[in-house]
Order: sequence, then C-alpha cells, then structure tokens
Amino acid sequence: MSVANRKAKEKEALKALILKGAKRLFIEKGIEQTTIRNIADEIDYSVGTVYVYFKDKNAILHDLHSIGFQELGGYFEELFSIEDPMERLRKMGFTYIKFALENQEMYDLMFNLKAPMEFLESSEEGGWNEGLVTFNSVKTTVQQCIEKGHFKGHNMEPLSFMVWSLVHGMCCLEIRQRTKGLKFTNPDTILLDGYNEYLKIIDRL
Amino acid sequence: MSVANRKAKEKEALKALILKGAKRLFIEKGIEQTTIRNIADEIDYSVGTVYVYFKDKNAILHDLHSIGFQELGGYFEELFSIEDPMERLRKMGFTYIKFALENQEMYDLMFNLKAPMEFLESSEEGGWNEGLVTFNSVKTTVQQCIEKGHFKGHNMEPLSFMVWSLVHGMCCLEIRQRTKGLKFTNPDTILLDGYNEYLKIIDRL
DNA sequence: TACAAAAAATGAACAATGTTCAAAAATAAA
DNA sequence: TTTATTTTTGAACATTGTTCATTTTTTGTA
Repeated sequence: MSVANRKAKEKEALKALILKGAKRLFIEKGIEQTTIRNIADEIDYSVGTVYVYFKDKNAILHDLHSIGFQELGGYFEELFSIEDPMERLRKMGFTYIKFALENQEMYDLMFNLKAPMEFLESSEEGGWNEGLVTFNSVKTTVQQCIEKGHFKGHNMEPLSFMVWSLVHGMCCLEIRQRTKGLKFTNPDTILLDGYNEYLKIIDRL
Repeated sequence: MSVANRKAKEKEALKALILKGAKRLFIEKGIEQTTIRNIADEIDYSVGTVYVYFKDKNAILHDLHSIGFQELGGYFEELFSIEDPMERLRKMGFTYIKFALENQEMYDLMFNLKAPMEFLESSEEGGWNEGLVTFNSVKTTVQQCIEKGHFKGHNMEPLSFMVWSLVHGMCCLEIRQRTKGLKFTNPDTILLDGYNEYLKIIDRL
C-alpha cells in the first residue's frame, strides 16, 4: 500500500504545483493573459501533463477560486473574536474591501469570472459552497444584530444580500476600471469614502 | 460633393450594420461565444471588411457599449419627469435593475467587461463619458435630496457612489451567476427583496 | 462607351489559444 | 532482466483575432 500511497501524494503535490504556478502567473500578468502553455513552462512540465491533472482550464480556475476563498477566510479569521455583531459587521465589510483590493485578480476570479461557475455546472458538486460559507458569515452577523435590537423592520436574508452587494459593487467597479474611467473628487479614497457613508447609515439602524 | 457625401453615409450605414449584427449575436449566444467570423457571416460580408470599419474587436465592443448606454438612457427618460428627488432616486435604482435584468449581456459589456475600457485607454478620448453621464443622473438626484433636507451628515459624491455600488453589486452577482450558485429562500425575487431593504433604509434618511 | 484610377471588399495566411492522444520515457512488479 | 503499468510528452487539430496582397467594384474622364 505504501507505493500507491506515495503515488497519491505525488499526484496531489503536482496538482498543487500546477495551481501554485498558475496563481503566480495570474497575479503577475493577469488571468486572461495566462495560457496553459505558460503554466506548463512555469513549472517545467509539458502541456499534456497539465491536462492529466486537470480536465480543462475551468477546472484550474475553479480550484484556484477555492484557494481564494481559503485566503479570504484567513482575512476574516480575526473578525470572529469581535463580540459586538454591529462592530463585526462594520469590520467585515472593511476586511472584504481590503481583501478585494489586495487580491484583485483572485477577487475577480472568485466573484466575477464565469469559469468557476461553469465548472460547477459541469460537475456533480451540489452548489457554490465557497460562496455559501462566506455569505453565511454575513447572514449570521446580521442575524445577531437583529437579535440585539438593530435593523428593526428588516428581513435578515435580503438585508444581508444588500450589504454584500454594496461592498461587492464597490470592489467590482474599482477592479473593472469603472472608477478610474470616471473622475472622482478623491479618486484614491472613493471606496473607503463610499463605505463610510454606509457605516454612517447602519450606525443609526 | 454629393458622391463623397453618399460614401460617408454608406460607410456609417455599414458600420451600423456590423454593430447591429454583432449585437444580435451577442444577445443570442453571448459575447464570449461570438467571433468576428460569426459577425461577418451574419451580415454577409467577409472578415476583412469588418476590420476595414473597426480597428479591432475592442472597438466593436466599445461602440456597442455606447449603444447600451443610449438604451439605458431610454429607460431613464421617464425618471426626469418625477419632481420629488427622493421618489426619483427610488425609481432610478429600480429602473437600473430592470435594465440590467432585461439586457444582461449589454449590462455586462457596459459595466463589467474590460474591452470598452481597454479601447478607451488605447484611444485619444478623454474618459468614460457614458459612465460619467449616467453617474451624474445619480449625483444630481442625490444632491437635490440633500437640498430638500435628506441625507443629513452625508457627502453627496461618496453617497452617490455607494448607491450606485449597491444596485450594481446586486445586478453583478445575479448576472455572473453568484446568486444562482447560492440558494436563497426566494431565489426569484432576491434582487427586488434586497432593493426593498435599501428603500426602507433611505426612506428614513 | 471605354478605360484608367481610386475605393471597397475579399479570403488565404499567420500566430496564438485550448485541447487531444498516440507514442515515448520512467517506474514498478515479476 | 524482462514485462507491465504509470507518467510524461509534444506534435497535431480546431478555433480564435488579425493582417494584407489581391480582386472586385465604383468613380472620374476622354
């Protein structure tokens, strides 16, 4: 059994190597500018080998999208030590924006590109688990806010979706160059300025 | 002069024909699935001809993105007869969502795809005029709300950006399949339910 | 009308991409 | 050592955006 065992580990290692190389190139020169040949070159394997370990490009992009969610989880970790749900909700949005701006290509992959979702559709997996888990962080926190007497007259799930949309929308516009295309009074701080307006609002609810 | 004149008009007509064919295919089978050869076939011209009238694919996508903004302008038209700025702001968001859902490929092109912005960067045009005009509709309305005593303690531009991000974020998540990937309690109405939470909030400001 | 010049349209050809698969190389089992 | 299995390879294919020398059409002139 030890040989088969080692082989299995080697397979996993190579898979991880491919993902690591792909991620490096994605961040370095953009996802669209990265080809399978580039990835193969980067890790000194042939094109064919990549296709032994991944069904197609979508599979690579999906696995990398999952890694992105792990990393987002790392950013979120410190949030769960915050007792006050309102304070946690405030910081959560800020952390989300921080992650998006510091990991633009990964964020794009996680929340914008079609590839990961196309992979899900063509696979037997139940649904978008990564998104579900992240959205649950928001929902749970909003629920606790409600239980503490905030957000009177609001519904938990739609309100959570609204909050998520708000931060996602800002990140999206920024990453897809729709803020650079415009000319804001304070172009460098428009995301945080916008988020601050939101903070002012929920502080009163 | 009449010949040169007619020629110029014919050139414009063919350009428009190409754009019309492209748009039809985009809506029918998606932007990513549409090739220049497809477009040429659709209008019974050769590939080369398309390149006589457009520098590259980005140029087509940019022009089509501008057409999208004209269409969005059509949706917005009735808004300007609404006197009360708060009421106008409410309806504006709703109209925006309606446009996005009824014209998903076009919306994607206008607010998500990189092509139109890449075209702008490689051209001598000043900036993203289409986006500027649309965002001005929001800003003007928010400004009028402020002048009427609403949104006390808020700043016009960041607040407008926040509002835009909120609706854009919802549309974006929907169009890029991040709501289908999740499982909402009411999947079919999550956008409107989310928007309603927003309405409840601003009604109090 | 006939014919040369200009303009417009063409499609074969190129480089780059994702993908496949028979063959080669490396490893394991006997 | 020899055979069987696994892993790796890279040439080949279809499809893409793009170019450009050539052909076709239109215009201007005698």
